[in-house]
Amino acid sequence: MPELPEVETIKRGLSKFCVHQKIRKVEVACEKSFIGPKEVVLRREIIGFRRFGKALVIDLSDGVSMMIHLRMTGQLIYRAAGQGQGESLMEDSFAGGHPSESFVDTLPNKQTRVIFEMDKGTLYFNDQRKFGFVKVLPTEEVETDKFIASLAPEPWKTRPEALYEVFQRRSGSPVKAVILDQKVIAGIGNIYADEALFYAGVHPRRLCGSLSLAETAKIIEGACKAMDASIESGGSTMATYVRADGTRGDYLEKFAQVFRREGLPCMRCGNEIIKIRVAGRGTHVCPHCQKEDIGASSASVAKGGSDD
DNA sequence: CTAGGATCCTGTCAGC
DNA sequence: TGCTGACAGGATCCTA
Repeated sequence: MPELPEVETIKRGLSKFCVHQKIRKVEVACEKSFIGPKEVVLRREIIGFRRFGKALVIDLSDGVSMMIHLRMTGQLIYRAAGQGQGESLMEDSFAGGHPSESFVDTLPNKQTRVIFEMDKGTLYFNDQRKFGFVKVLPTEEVETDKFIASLAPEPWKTRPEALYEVFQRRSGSPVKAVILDQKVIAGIGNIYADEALFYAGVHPRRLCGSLSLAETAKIIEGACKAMDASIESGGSTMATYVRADGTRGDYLEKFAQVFRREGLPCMRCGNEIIKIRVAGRGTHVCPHCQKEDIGASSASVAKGGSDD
């Protein structure tokens, strides 16, 4: 699913193509995917894009905004008018979010939920599982929206002491469950949770109450590094999905140390990465670098792998 | 307040 | 081949 870096990538990509365009027509193929009156966005000009955690906001003229959450399977795909399909459209088009064939498919397709026709192109909101949504609201109410207002700071602005305090309060929960909570740290999802914990050498099942301040700081550092690397590489976009030679790639290859690497050797110690279940989510760990029971060998915890 | 589980929805894949 | 259940880059609501 699109997490913070993917949404940031979409924000940058769409800014390049859509700012100053007017929305000519809105087609809602799935009622639950579009909240609010669609007439309100008609004939409004796209002024800019903002991001709050995993939520994307499109600001329109006359104080109108749209908040978009992609949840698990949302995608935003922009196609310049008159473009054919296929991989030849890299230049004037953009696709980001949940990676799938829709990035290069003929659109609209079965998963298309909302279509925005603009002056020079079309923006498609695709969402296989219909968990995501587009919501119309006044620009001045964006920051007081229930979801956005409740967001904690993003990893780069999270202070170890503050997170440590939350860990004390929620001492009986596995650490992974807590860092996935957007009210604790904004923008982390299943990928970056696994990556951050691997970086910190902390097992996802460790209870928050057992974590030191140093480990807490390492987790934040790991989240920042993984997200920086992902944004740098372009998140999950058409460009990272379709390789130069036309084959399908995976943007995870560019930065993931553990996510979806079960069965492969740990990049730090060579032992096999395994997949387990924590807090109801598929979870990837190196059993050697991330010890579940601390008493036994707490040696490697805050060591952090700065080469050795 | 916290913790854990069910739930929204569609599609795919493993196992019979 | 066809059915069945598990599970998936998220967040919220319900219960204890």
